[in-house]
Amino acid sequence: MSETHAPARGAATLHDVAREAGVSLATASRVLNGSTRKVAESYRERVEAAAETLGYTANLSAQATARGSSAVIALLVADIADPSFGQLAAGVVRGADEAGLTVTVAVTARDPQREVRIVRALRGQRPRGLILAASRTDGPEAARLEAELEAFAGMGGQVVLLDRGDPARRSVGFDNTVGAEALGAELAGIGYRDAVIVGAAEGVRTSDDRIDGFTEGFTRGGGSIREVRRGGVSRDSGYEATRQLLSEGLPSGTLVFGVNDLLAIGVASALRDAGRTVGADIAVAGFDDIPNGRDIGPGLTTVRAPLDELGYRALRAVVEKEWDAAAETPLPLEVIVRGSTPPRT
Amino acid sequence: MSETHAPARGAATLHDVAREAGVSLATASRVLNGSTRKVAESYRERVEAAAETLGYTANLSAQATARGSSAVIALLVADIADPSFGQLAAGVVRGADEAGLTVTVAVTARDPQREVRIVRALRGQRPRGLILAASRTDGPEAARLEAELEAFAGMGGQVVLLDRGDPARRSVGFDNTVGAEALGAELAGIGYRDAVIVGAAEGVRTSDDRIDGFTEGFTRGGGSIREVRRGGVSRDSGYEATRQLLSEGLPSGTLVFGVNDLLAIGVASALRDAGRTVGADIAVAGFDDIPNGRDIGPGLTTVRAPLDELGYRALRAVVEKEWDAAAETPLPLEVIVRGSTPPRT
DNA sequence: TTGTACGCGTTATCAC
DNA sequence: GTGATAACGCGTACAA
Repeated sequence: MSETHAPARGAATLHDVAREAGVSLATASRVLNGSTRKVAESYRERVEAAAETLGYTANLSAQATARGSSAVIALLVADIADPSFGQLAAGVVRGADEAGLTVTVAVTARDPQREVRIVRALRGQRPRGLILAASRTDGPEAARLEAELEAFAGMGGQVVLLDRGDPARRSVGFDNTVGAEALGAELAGIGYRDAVIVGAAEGVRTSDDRIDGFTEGFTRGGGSIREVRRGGVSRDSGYEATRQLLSEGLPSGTLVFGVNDLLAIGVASALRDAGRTVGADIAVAGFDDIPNGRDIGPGLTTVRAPLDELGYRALRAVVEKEWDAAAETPLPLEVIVRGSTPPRT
Repeated sequence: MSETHAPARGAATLHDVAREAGVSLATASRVLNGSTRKVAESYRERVEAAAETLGYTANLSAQATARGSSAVIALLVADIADPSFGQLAAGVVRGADEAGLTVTVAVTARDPQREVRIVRALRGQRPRGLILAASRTDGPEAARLEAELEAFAGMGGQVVLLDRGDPARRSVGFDNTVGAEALGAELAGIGYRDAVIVGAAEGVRTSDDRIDGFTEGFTRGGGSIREVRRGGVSRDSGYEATRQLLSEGLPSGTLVFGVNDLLAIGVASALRDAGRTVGADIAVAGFDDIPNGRDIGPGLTTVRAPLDELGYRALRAVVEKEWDAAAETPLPLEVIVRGSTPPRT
């Protein structure tokens, strides 16, 4: 036993491995991490054995400083407790896993200033890429965010926008307008004539698109939008908005479209708590098809958005050298009619 | 214009800032990152100005290699799309934010081997800490996991276990047994006599504790457990288990306890889809109080577990130098009776 | 108080 | 193929 290994404190370093195996640092590095493999089999084996016995794990920070870029990709979301985020994140993590990347999550809490701060801080991580979900695209902070993103891209990071984005940058998403339009048309087709929309404040693109699309499809089908209620997009926002609506009188037979399922579920709960019967008395529809939409009884009519797949694609867009937006097949959107909007004929 | 700044490619380094400000590297380091502040005001200002104009952001990887530890904490969960994870993660992220840490998320998919691999890979990140949620504590991989954790702790990382843990290590959690016992007692108290439990396979500690606790409370209150059904803990597992139960005949008036809300919601949906009426015909109860429990109509009876707070505490346990498990006030658990288990008197 | 110089663990560019 | 050695960007004794 030479006992030259196993430093008392801290992890084994590449140096330790090299010494243990009796080779140079460079050789050890090549067999353990390097890409182009040109090491004699005998050496390779010895190095691998040494690494194993020492329990060596590459220090990613050091690798990152040396390489100039780290093997992490950052995911920026509005609310980590939002179920649709969960779907999305699952896809991102799956892709990251395949690519040997780790994912760090930051949350903006829908605060534009905070968003800017976070992107700035993230730059310090030198992540390989940045996936931005659901950020506003207007307002005073938009320019500052743009600048931060620019800086990030300037140092070699890939920025990927979710939920449609500007063509100048990589962006993956689906066409919210078209999906919502199909939903509106479908619902008008099965007999609904009078609808109220509950959505986010103006300027949140996803919400705006869905409102526009739904309006288009529904009115063309012969229905009319009585009102568009704007506010938050959380479950509680939906609940509160509906209480308001209720207090002002909500005629039987009305259809309420919430721009996302979470919101729509809040709507449905408020309705039920007020003694109304969703599906008979009042109809409710959402967008996304989050898992709990099936469970609220009656099931929530919605547009199925492949969030998991979206996350996966976003990651691929970050990773892939060449990436052609046009080459991507569009993410499929499907209207799913459930008990919350029974045919009204 | 001296034009000595703004390197064409890549971000500004501390070196650039120092030169721009006309001070040494050390001084720049001290004002921008160092802890003990002893820099003349005039220098400080110049450095800060230079950093601002250059858009300097510290390279965290480099800082990490230099310091030997990175400002990230890793969160290991079974399933990122699980709503209860969302609650937990929100708390962790909140705490991390306060401490200036970033959170990286890895998912085990409930695969023990994968879990071991991940911990090993994580070691490469040299995170300051590791928060482990919901891992099994038995099985053949447990020893290997233990060894990895040991190695991680050996290099200075804090390991925090969630959902109760061994006293030798830092662990935060609440008493699942006591909470479930209270629920069982309460339900027996309002008239239920016959219950079926749906839980995880044996060896998942959280599930086992809840099963034991519920059984204890329910039987002591005069009820009896007809059967314990073991399997997965996802929504779909609950759904499937219930279909099975249904096919074997499920008497009216039975109470079904799912060891977590997600599972219980699956149970409720299966019941509803089979034409049974939750709350009248069959009663359902869960554990956790995830947000959608309120929305499934009738609301799901459950035990409110402060998951967000749990995550926050876990992070504090990672960060704090001195941490005394005994000094922590126990996390409150509260039985919440909703429509899914109406009084049966 | 400020600056110099060395170390952190890896990668990459050279010669050999 | 393999091995010195110079970066990488930053923290931090140590000296000034």
